[in-house]
Amino acid sequence: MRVSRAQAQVNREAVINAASRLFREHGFHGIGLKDLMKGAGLTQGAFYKQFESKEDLAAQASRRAMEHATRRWSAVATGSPDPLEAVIELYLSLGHREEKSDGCPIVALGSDAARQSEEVRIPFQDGIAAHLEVLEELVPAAEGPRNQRKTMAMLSLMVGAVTISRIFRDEEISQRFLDAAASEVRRIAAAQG
Amino acid sequence: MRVSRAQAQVNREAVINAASRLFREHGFHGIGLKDLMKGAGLTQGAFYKQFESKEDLAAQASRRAMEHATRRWSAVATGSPDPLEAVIELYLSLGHREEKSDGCPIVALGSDAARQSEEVRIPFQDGIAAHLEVLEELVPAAEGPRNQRKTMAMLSLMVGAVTISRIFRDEEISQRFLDAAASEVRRIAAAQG
DNA sequence: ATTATCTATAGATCTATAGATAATGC
DNA sequence: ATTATCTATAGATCTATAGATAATGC
Repeated sequence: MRVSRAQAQVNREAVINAASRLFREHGFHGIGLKDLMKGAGLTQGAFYKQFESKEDLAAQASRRAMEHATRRWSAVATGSPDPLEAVIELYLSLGHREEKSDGCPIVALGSDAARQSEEVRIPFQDGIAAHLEVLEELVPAAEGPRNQRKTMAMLSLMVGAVTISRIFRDEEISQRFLDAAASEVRRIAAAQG
Repeated sequence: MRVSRAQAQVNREAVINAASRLFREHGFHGIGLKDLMKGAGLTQGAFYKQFESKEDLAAQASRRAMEHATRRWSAVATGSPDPLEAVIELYLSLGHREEKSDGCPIVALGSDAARQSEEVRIPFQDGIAAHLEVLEELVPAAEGPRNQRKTMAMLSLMVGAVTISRIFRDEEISQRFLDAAASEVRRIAAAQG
């Protein structure tokens, strides 16, 4: 039954990856240890050799999810002639609205994250800061507090729009929120003042 | 032990009011029937004479919370010479960031609401529409799709900013998100295009 | 007679732990 | 000898139901 240390590490990573999806899909309270472990092909009993507590896994999974999301933004931005537009099209799309388990963790877990311990909130805080840094490179104009204000508003707008678009099942209404956000994100980025 | 029909109705309302706060504070999965009933001074056993299921209560409590929030917007708007500014100052404030159990239900429960059944999502959908209607009256310029786009972006931005501001405990960072959102909400409202 | 609420409990599920097992690591 | 994983289980808690109680409503 025992596996090698290398395999144990692989298993641990598999649990974190599965949890990063499953928590986004069901919420932190919406899925238990048994199903989280099953998501990595293990049983519940192996859990506490790998993690201190469910909260510990929630923190690790949140970090993984946020880092994945940041990398995704960087990837579409560097791979496009119009980086900001690429991020907008990725994020403010019906596709993102539908991919709950692989989409933005702030949208999937943001309300709940605010209620969690510092251990879980810090990965979100770091991930939010990383998202702002990606955005900062996509905004023209001068550096400094003005750009910081812009990127904060852009991220807030994008997160809010996808959150709301998921509450509606009507695709047309969802699309209107996403389109409204997209056009205002463009404006904020381009604004002079 | 039995109480009059009138008192039973009063009790039912008390449960809905307590739940509307407790769900916002702890999330739909973060509090059980026992504590929800205790919040209204009753015991768990009385629950199923008043509600069909926990989900039923979640729907009623969500409706109550959204209606309360909409009325609050209307109230500060009609009571101020600068209605939009009054809504912005109410919503994008550290006070709102801190009053989790009496603040905006979209912020407190939005991520989770997207995962709920139609029964629970509809009160959110109706409440979001009502919020847009309040905003629509506060935006100058022409009616029609242009204003609809503006109000959708304004609401999304406000919801996203408060959600993110709650993930941070550092007041300065929270304040920066709220300020960034406030200034962009004003711009969106005032924009010509 | 009806019924709103109470105490008590059924049955499921949740987090966490215990002990057995079988493979690794030294 | 150590240990990653397994099965099993403890103890708490969750939703929902059952039956008792005492007051209302007719």
